Amino acid sequence: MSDLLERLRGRGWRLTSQRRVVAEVLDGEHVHLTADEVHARAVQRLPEISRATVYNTLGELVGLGEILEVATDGRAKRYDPNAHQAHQHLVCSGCGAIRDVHPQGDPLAALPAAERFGFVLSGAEITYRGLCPDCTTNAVP
Amino acid sequence: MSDLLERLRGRGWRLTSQRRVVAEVLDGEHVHLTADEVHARAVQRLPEISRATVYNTLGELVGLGEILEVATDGRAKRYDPNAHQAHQHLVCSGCGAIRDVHPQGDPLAALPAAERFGFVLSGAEITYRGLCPDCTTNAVP
DNA sequence: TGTTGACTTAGACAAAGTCCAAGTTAGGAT
DNA sequence: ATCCTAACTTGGACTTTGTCTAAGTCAACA
Ligand SMILES: [Mn+2]
Ligand SMILES: [Mn+2]
Ligand SMILES: [Zn+2]
Ligand SMILES: [Zn+2]
Repeated sequence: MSDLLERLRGRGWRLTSQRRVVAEVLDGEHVHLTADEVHARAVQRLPEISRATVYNTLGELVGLGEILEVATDGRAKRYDPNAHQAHQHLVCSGCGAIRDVHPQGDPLAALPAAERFGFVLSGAEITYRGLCPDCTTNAVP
Repeated sequence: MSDLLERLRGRGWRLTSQRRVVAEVLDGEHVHLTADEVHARAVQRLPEISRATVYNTLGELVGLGEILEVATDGRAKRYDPNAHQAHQHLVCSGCGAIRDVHPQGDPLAALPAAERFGFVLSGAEITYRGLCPDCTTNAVP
């Protein structure tokens, strides 16, 4: 985390308290917060931080490749600090919980040339859907 | 398409001109329109159709499994009439063009048990990213 | 300790989607 | 063929998510 702040300073960023707090909020594993969730948690530590600054900072971090934008549903985008290790997402259809997962093999290999329509492929995003242990236990009959 | 309208009547739907027009607009292959795009095309045929009715009808069709909701970006949801054949999506990072594609094999097979966190999997959505032939040709240097 | 351009802020604005009360109508009943 | 009514549609208010701007603040360098 402090290495992130170091990298940002190396890139000419001013290290403001607002940016520090956003970076702190985004620390951890399996973290996939919406912008408003980031704002809510940032306000705990820095009451006067504005929504605009949270959006600005998230957008800048995405541009620098330090965090990822994840769109697992049609709702708000989620922000993912796990940007330096390729991974996919497993989402619970019951409660919305999101886990980072690492499928085997190259996902692009499954798409035959005849199905590529002349596109030059650059990657693939996979959202696995299912029910988490909690939601499986408390499932509707 | 008229078979869709038959199925809907079989399910107790009133066949209104509005619903007929929405169904017509959603006919075809590689069709992935936003709600507002559906509305814009519906208005060509039925000028007084409202946005609310388009949203209502799309939601009902999704609930019945007759169309799919696709969220390939963080923008508006897209509606896909190709609901009766499993498929994935190939999206151009340049112009946003979307094609239906059919990868080989079972996408769930790539996720080892150790990476499933006790979830009961039900499916996977894959978005392949790349540049379409047009965008490859006119690429920035 | 000053200076200054980068940064932050509040609030207006926009896009996407939901909800409601009032008006209209498809389709079964007569 | 006409009537009746629950189902449907409508316009507009409202919500959520995100963008933009003008004015004020401050981190970093001198
Ligand atoms: Mn992740
Ligand atoms: Mn499709
Ligand atoms: Zn769950
Ligand atoms: Zn393209």
